[in-house]
Amino acid sequence: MTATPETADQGQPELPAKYDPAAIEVPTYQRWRAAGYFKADEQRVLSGERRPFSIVLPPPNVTGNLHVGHALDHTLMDVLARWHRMSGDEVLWLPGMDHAGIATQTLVEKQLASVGSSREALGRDLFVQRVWDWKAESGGAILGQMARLGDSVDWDRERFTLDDGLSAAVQTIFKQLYDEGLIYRAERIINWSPVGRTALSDIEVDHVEVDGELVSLRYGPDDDPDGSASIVVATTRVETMLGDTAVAVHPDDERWAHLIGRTVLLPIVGREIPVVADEHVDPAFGTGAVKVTPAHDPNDFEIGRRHDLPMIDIFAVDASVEGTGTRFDGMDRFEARREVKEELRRQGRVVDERVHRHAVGHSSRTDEPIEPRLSTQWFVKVAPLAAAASEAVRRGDTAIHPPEMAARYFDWVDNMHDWTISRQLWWGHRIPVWYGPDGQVRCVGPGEEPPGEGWEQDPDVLDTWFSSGLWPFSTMGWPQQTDTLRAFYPTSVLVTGYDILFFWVVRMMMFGLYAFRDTADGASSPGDRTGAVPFRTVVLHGLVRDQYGKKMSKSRGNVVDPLAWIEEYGADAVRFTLARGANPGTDQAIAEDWVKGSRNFATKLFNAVRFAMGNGAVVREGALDTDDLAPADRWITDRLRATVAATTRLLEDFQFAKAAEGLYHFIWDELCDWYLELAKVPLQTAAAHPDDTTAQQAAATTRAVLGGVLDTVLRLLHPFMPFVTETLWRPLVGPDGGESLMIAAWPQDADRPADPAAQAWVDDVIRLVTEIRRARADQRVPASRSVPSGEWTRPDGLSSAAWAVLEAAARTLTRLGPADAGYRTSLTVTVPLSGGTATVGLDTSGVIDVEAEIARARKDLGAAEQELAEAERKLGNQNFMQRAKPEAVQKIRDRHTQALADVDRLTARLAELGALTGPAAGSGGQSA
RNA sequence: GGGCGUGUAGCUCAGCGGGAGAGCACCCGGUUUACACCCGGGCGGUCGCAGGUUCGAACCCUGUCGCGCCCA
Repeated sequence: MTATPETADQGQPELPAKYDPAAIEVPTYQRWRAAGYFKADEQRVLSGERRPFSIVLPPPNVTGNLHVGHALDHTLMDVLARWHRMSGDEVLWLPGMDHAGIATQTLVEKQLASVGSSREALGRDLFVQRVWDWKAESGGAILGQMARLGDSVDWDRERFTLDDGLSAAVQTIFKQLYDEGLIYRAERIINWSPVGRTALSDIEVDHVEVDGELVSLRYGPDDDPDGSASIVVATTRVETMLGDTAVAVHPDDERWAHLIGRTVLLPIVGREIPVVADEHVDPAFGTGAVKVTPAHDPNDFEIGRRHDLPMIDIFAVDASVEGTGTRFDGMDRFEARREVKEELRRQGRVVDERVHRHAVGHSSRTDEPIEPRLSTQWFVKVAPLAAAASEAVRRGDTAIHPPEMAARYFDWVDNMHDWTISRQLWWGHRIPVWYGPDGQVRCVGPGEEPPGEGWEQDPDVLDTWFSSGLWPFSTMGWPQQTDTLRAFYPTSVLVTGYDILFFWVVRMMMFGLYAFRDTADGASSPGDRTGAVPFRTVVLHGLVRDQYGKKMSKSRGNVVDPLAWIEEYGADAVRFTLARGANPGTDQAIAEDWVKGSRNFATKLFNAVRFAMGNGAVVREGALDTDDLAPADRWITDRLRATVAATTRLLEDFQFAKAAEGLYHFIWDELCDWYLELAKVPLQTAAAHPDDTTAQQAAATTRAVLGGVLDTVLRLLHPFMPFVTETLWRPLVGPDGGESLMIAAWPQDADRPADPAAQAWVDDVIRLVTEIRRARADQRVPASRSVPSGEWTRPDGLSSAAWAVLEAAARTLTRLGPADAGYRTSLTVTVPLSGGTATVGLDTSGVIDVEAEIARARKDLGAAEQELAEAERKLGNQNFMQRAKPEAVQKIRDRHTQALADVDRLTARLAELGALTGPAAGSGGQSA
């Protein structure tokens, strides 16, 4: 890494004049990386200096690019990583990729095909070398994209599932499982991908609803006038009849009882096949008779086993018909489906055809219909592993967040089938099993010499998920007992989407619990972490959808590219948008406007800091905790403390959306809209009166509070928007304030009660200012115009000193000037405040719009009357008065009092405006 | 068919027993020395539907309809 201009320059960075995310983000990331802030140090954990916090990054695919789902995943992980780092934990977040067997091999094979070559032409060793070359040249684009997003991962620890260390872990666990009989080789019906020419596991198959054709066929003699020797079966896959070896009916089905134990003629093939009775046939479906193709259907396979039927494989590896001895040999399965049906039709054996909607398994890799096929493969016997994985969550060793989602986990893990782990590929971990000349089988462990002359290694490789499942600990050096494992295993958290809970979580859980089965009490681990689970907490987020809540898909054309948005609006904006939408376990919609809004928020914050610094804001120890603060200062520091507490609590509970939302509202609605505006009062006063020491003192306090609040809020926001906060923070705190916000301390949750008087003061300001602004707006007075305002009437309950401060603030915020020579009140505004009603007179220098005034007063009166009626209704309800909680009753009493006062005030105001011509006018006025 | 989630303002979503909220969109006004990526003001909802519990239901219960994800 070369030093950026900024790292070379030891001087204090200046605040840029404008917010330009593209200009700051990449250099800032490079500076962090060069400074080593992303690195984890296991010694600091083992020495007890720091608590560990480690995140399992589900390894992305080496062929992949960062899509919006990753962007969400990574944003949440990085929020956790940065927050914990600031909180003083030693954070390990390890980057890397999986080798994506099918995807990568397919990609390189396509490249070879384009130059007229093939993997077969190259041979295995050269082909594998070719894939490594591809990886070196163009693999792993996603790593640079992770950096662009801001992931604070420890790059020195980057891992790849095919690395030597991880491969040793694969071989180790394979050998252990094999020796214990948990890995076995068998002939079973598996999911076959004719395009990939390999077996797939259940999770690589998606079931898609399609309109198929349900065809009913008559099996039996060519000539059977009364049908007594025939049987009718229905199928959606006519071509498989070439491999039928029986017809099955329910034993109690009287319609077919006469044929049980006899045979019927299988058309075309000319084979006599038995009619067997099997409990599992549903007599209500179709004719109640089913054709049995044991080599090409899982249910038929079971029937075949129960009745000892022959299993005839009729397909080649590409699912073309093979070995049936019919003219259909060589045809593709779909062509054969049409041709076989035509042939049967010619023979008069098609009894019925109808459209039939059903679910067909498709390869999640290549999207073609998968072919259930009898095949010899390697399997993991999952029952004992899955039971342990289930038990660990039930026991609470691993918590699933949000907890409702645990049901999903159990549903899956408690009903898992054995896992097909062999793949007919070359790119991957080759199965470490050798076959001897006399049929011997030997599994070779790591470091063991393979057997010599005459032995051959199994040609297949392992499912990529087999190695990904080891990721939480293979990346830490397992099976060696490393310091990394001692310090950071079990890991703290795994973040992923609920839709792929099974992909990572279940496999990692099974393997983690198995690999650490002897250290289940965690005696070797520091801290209070027990158990062998790979992670303490699983955080599940929802899917990212388009702006209308539709799932993103290539066919729909609504897929968004997070990198394009990062380039235009900044990584901070993309991150904040995604975090702000991440409510636990629910999906979120996203659109460019949302990202733009987040960019606007970053700009807002940027400008706030620029304003503060331009007015001499300083960061000073303890500035927020003195008692010598003005009401506005006390209010904002109280609000800040509440925000610190809420943000921390929400992050602890993985409530990313609420944490982000809370910061957004604190910064925009409280800090910028009110405190910054209120701060202008002492700042401008001091500027106008340089010799007034009281004014100077007040301004100094304001500058310190401004600096302190911004310092804290930048810390709170840093995990979400790391770049802009860092860019603002360093100039704000100055050369002695710290070298990076990344390693600054997370704000402490100070236990200081809020000051209700300060809150009441600000509430009064807001009410006063809002009412004056409403009046000005209704009167079409431009907000920029200074309006003369005479003496204000002080509420009875406020001291003249308190009132003076309040009035000064309200005048500044509403641009009201002093009464000039020809002053004449043309507009009166009355505002209920905490200490009574205030009255403000304005000279709008012209005729006032009485209709607008009447309309506003009527609207307010309508609301007040409605409030009054509601309160009166409740207070008159005996049941409510007797049974409701006293606080609830008191609240209604207070509202009643306020509503009464409001009605009086507004009625008087309307009378003054000449709008009250009769008793009905007030209540009817709201609809005007 | 099963599991889980979810139906609240035009759109996307918070709120989950006591005064219906936010962001965006929309309408009106603004060259306010932090910010037009902005400021001020405003319009907008029988909280899917039907029952029930409760003094009180968007919120709890039951039923029903719709949608989503996963599994079969």
